[in-house]
Amino acid sequence: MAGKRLQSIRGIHDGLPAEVLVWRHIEEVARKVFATYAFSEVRLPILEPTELFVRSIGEVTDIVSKEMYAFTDQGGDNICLRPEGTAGAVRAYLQGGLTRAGIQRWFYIGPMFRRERPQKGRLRQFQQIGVEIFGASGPLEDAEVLAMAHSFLSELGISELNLEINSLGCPACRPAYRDVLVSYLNKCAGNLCETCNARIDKNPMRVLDCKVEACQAELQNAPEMIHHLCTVCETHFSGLQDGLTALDIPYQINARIVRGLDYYNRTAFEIISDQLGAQGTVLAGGRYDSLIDELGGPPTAAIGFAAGLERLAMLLGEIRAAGVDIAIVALGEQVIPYSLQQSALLRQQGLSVVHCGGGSAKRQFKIADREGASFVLVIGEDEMLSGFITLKNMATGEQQQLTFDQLVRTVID
RNA sequence: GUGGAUGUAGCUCAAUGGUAGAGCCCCGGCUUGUGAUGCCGGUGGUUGUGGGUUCGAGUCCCAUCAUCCACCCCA
Repeated sequence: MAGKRLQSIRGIHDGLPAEVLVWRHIEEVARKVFATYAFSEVRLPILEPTELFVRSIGEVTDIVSKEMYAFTDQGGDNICLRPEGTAGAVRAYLQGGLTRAGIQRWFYIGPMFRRERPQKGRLRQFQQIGVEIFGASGPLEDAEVLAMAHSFLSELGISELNLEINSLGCPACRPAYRDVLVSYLNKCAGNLCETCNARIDKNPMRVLDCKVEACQAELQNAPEMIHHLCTVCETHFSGLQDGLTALDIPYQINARIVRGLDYYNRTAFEIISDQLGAQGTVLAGGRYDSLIDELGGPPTAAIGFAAGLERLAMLLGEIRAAGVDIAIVALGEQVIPYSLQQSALLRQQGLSVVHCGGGSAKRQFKIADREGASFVLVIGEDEMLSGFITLKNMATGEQQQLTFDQLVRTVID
């Protein structure tokens, strides 16, 4: 590393060819699987009014209060780089006048921005594959959304994942549970860590997923939301489980899954890998039936999830790049124009072609080899004058004289 | 925002405070139109940056930047 270098911003990484190959594979699988569930792709703005996230995620959350790239533009408007996709999707759904257009099933793929301290699987600019359904309220849809997430990940060939589900209740039953929980927590407050104590009043449910061992020991017998659900929520939760069972999707109930945001209700879920260290959540989501209402729309049920593209990529490892179909070896200055013409003709046939740039035969063959060429087209004066083409199969070493049409057929096979 | 580890060639890494090296990669050669193996040679570094201690610093100290890991938070 010599001298001062122009560097990318901290926590913002380049997608170089090897990595993009993996991303594209993931995206292709997502598009394919989501299409089978009749989801449509949407492309939403990266810049949004800051107000959107203040109102949806909440001003007191870490994301909004310390992690957003927010600024005032030249016109004095408060705008920010989106830290997540759901709020923008809801905004677009309302702005697009789709509230009476029936159930909307959307997905999107794109960058999100949070100014956090970078870590394994946590970048300041990262990509999410997100999914939202607007206008479907039943447990059946929850089960199908989870089934879609499940088949997406298994189609990618990622195993060793755990699906954990929970119910967060609803405005009808959560307040009562909250009181029960707070009184439990207050009883053992002396044995809980500082952050837990601070949360007892602010956000008691967050105490449940504290990582401090002493706290977890103390919380062994803490009351759990799933045992305090109202009838409607309980029916919904068992409906979800029936659906998962019918679809043969393995899951575990984890009563400690919580959400920091108030608009979440009922179903919450995470798919976790134990191979990614502390940032092991590969996909997470839940139901948010009150958000659309809160953002000024008609009361509309909604559920969604988001998966981290980079985290998925880490689980997949490298993908070998496909080599080119043909490398052109041109021998002698006088055949260069002819060799360029041949390259162009082959490309018109849809083949991928690299011209090795002339020079010694050895040099050009080395280039052909490094490009992973399946075949080499040798063009010298003999070939140019005879109209025949010398084609070498790089895997077998076999070499033959062919016409252009024969060549194209050979390579395509 | 807090804590810890690490920054030496394009990459992976060496170098008791005393002349900065290896392997891989890259480039060229081993007789004129044939690669992936072999042999020979070559390019490439103000040791992240800026200060300090010392006769002398890649090595010790301070600061700064970046990366990694964890906390926090979260996909």
